[in-house]
Amino acid sequence: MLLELQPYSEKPIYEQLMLEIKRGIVTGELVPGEALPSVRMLATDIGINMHTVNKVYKQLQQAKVLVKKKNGFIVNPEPLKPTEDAMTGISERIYELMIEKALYGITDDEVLFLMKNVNLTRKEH
Amino acid sequence: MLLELQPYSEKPIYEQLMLEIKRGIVTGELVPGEALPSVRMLATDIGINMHTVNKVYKQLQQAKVLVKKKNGFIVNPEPLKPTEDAMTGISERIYELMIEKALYGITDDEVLFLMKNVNLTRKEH
Amino acid sequence: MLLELQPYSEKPIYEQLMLEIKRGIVTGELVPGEALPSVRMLATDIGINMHTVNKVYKQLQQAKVLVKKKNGFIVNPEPLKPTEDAMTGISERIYELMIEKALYGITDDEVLFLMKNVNLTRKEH
Amino acid sequence: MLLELQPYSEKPIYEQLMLEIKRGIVTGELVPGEALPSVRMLATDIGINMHTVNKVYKQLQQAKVLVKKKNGFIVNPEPLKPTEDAMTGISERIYELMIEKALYGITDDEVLFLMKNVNLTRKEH
DNA sequence: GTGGTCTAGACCACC
DNA sequence: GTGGTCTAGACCACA
Repeated sequence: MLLELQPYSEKPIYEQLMLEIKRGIVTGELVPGEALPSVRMLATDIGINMHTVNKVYKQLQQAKVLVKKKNGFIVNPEPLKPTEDAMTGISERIYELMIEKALYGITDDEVLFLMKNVNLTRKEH
Repeated sequence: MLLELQPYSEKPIYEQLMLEIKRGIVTGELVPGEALPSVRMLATDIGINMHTVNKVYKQLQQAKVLVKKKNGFIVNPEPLKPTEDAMTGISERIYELMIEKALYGITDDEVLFLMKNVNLTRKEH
Repeated sequence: MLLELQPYSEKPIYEQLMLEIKRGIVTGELVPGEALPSVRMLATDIGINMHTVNKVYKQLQQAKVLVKKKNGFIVNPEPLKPTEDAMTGISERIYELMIEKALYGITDDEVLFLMKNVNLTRKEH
Repeated sequence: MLLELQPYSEKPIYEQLMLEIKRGIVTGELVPGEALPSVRMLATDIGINMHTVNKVYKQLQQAKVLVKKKNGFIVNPEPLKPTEDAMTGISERIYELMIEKALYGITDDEVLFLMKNVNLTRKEH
């Protein structure tokens, strides 16, 4: 999986990386059971600190997105069930989205259009 | 308008307050043209610092949600049009939402259900 | 001279009033030597505080725009020569204008166009 | 970039600083993409409080003059387009300038002369 | 009374 | 090291 971070963006690197890995899984660039690069490898590969990669892997393990094996992390081979934390996060996003939508008078159709047209292969986010 | 903040949340107080005011406008608890409580009043009312409230009012003024008059702030009497910045933020939210949705195998219908059933009077967010 | 202030605008009333009087002189609504309404009259007329009117008259007297007579203020019957203060203020405005112009890449022609098309009879300012 | 503020001016420090930074960009003392001094560094350097510098950087970021990266602020590498707010401000300045000009009988040529001869390296403003 | 500005000092997140 | 947030308290302009 190729991933590109924007090192000078305003978004924290660890958030970018976490989102990128999730994106990779969703698009199939990372398949269930597939091994992730080692912390050290990935860190040097994309030129960030080991601690940052470590933090991301740990958090994704905590979210059951990754599973820790003896020799590193793999993508969880089991299909993910929405955890309570995940649902809370999603509800939170939707809650705020609905407020912004209503505040600016954006229509349902416009939101649906945006949802249907999300481009997961492009990374300008 | 009654509002409650969660002082120990990881979300900054000022963001919570900003969202609460937007929520108030969307639900009609705050009507266009209505005066907001003074910076200092609201601050002591909800037990936070004046500067924090000030920051919120200023940012909402910048976003054209509030309008500053000589004697305080009022809700913008004009309906809001989505600014470019607002749309960027909304697209960003949708992008991340779609990734989480796909990652946890949540269906379109479930998302739509959550969107239709957002409870704007509930404040647990 | 008819003058309208925007009592709830963000611009201080005394500045609005001062500018309005200057505008009246420039457009000829107020002619040199003409008596201005008494402080008390003007204040009740436009519904503002006497102190505010007083402050404006005093400052305009200081700037030699108005002249104090026994029975009140009149528009200076002598044509105004640019005072040092006036020139300083004007230079200051031009200085800032030129910076904004250069910063946003606005052309000379656009600025000249705006200057030629200032509408002094309209008061939306 | 050297800059001097006038602590006893009636113009707020943060406005002076904001103008100075814009001036720096316009004159080329600050080039697109260049990093600005850190908030705290600049503050101690010019003897003002950190929060005042912070406010300036934030407002300039909002105006797209500066861009925030993870490790600080840089001058926006992209050329600026005049925003609606910027144009409103410029029109306002021109409106008042035209009134002062007419009031003091200053000629078009004199104004043009002043505009052509603004000294952006001089800081007595 | 209102908001605006400025200072001082604290703690936190990110890298 | 960087900026972000929050608090506390002061003084000022405007009406």
